[in-house]
Amino acid sequence: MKEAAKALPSKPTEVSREPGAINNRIFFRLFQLGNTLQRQAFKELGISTVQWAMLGALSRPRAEEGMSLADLSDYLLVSRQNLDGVLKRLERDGYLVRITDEVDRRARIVKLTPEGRRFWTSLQPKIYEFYRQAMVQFRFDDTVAFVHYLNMLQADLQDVELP
Amino acid sequence: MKEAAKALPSKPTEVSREPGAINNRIFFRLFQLGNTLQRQAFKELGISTVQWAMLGALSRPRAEEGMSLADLSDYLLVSRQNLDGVLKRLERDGYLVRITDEVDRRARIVKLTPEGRRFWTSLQPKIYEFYRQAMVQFRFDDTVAFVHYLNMLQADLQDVELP
DNA sequence: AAATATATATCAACATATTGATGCGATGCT
DNA sequence: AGCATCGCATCAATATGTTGATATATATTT
Repeated sequence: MKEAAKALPSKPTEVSREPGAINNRIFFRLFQLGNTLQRQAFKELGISTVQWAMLGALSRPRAEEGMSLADLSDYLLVSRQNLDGVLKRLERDGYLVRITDEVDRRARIVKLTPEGRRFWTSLQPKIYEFYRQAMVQFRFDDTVAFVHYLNMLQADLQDVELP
Repeated sequence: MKEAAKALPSKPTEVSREPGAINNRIFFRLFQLGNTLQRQAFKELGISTVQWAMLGALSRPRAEEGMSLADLSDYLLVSRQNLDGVLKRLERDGYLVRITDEVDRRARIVKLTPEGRRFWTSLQPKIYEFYRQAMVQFRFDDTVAFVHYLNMLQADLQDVELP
């Protein structure tokens, strides 16, 4: 993939002071970032972004007893059908299992296997380095502001409803 | 798609002051935003994000004479093969054409058709309203800072290379 | 007990995205 | 003229993502 994006303005003062122009750039850049993140994650970490998010979700202490499919879908914000496909591949690779919930036998609980936990643990140094290189220009205050903006956008983006 | 993301912290002071934790949230949120943007764009605007980016690219004054496939691929940061698929569908819908370059007959130039320009023009009010709702919490200074952070990340993310 | 609701699995159709590869026509170089 | 290179089209395999729909097992309500 050739590197053309660097030719675009990279300093605030270079951006047109027209809201429409900035919004165009914001959403265009989000589109590009989604693809670039997906590609770089797969190339450098060997996992896709949804696998990354899923393994991350399941490795949290609060998910030690696993997560229901409904909760996982809600957490990741992907459809049930898509979730099934991703789960199947991670099951195939031995990283997680689906277990029938003992309380509600309709529900399925997804848990990391010991192999899955080992895999996740082995990824940590790589993920740390990935962050270090990707965020090299960000100071701590920048990361705080950045995640704040991302959260703000996510909250309202999903509620967008045109007439 | 149920709305669970709102349960997540949305204020800077609520984010752990641990760089790793913030980075986890930044990249997780980018993953979610990519999907949410794709879904909302299709649902509310009737076009996918790559179609949006492509139509936007081709409607710029500097692209009035069209863009080569190579330039379009570089600009959008998608593979040639993927570009071909997206172009085929937009050609099918009559929004653009591929023309042989008269200078280098190996090259193809992609241009919007009059129908494509009309379609793009008809989208503008919707896109404006999309931005207005999605960015409702952003003040002008926020948008400037935000696009600055997105540019910064894009620049370094594509250069990430793990040992 | 019967009806209704829920959680999940699965199907179908389609779109978007990647890498690696091959082939063809055109261009550039020797 | 011949050869190397280029720009693109296409193929193959795979993954991720959506909506709408159907089916099954289980839970809840009447």
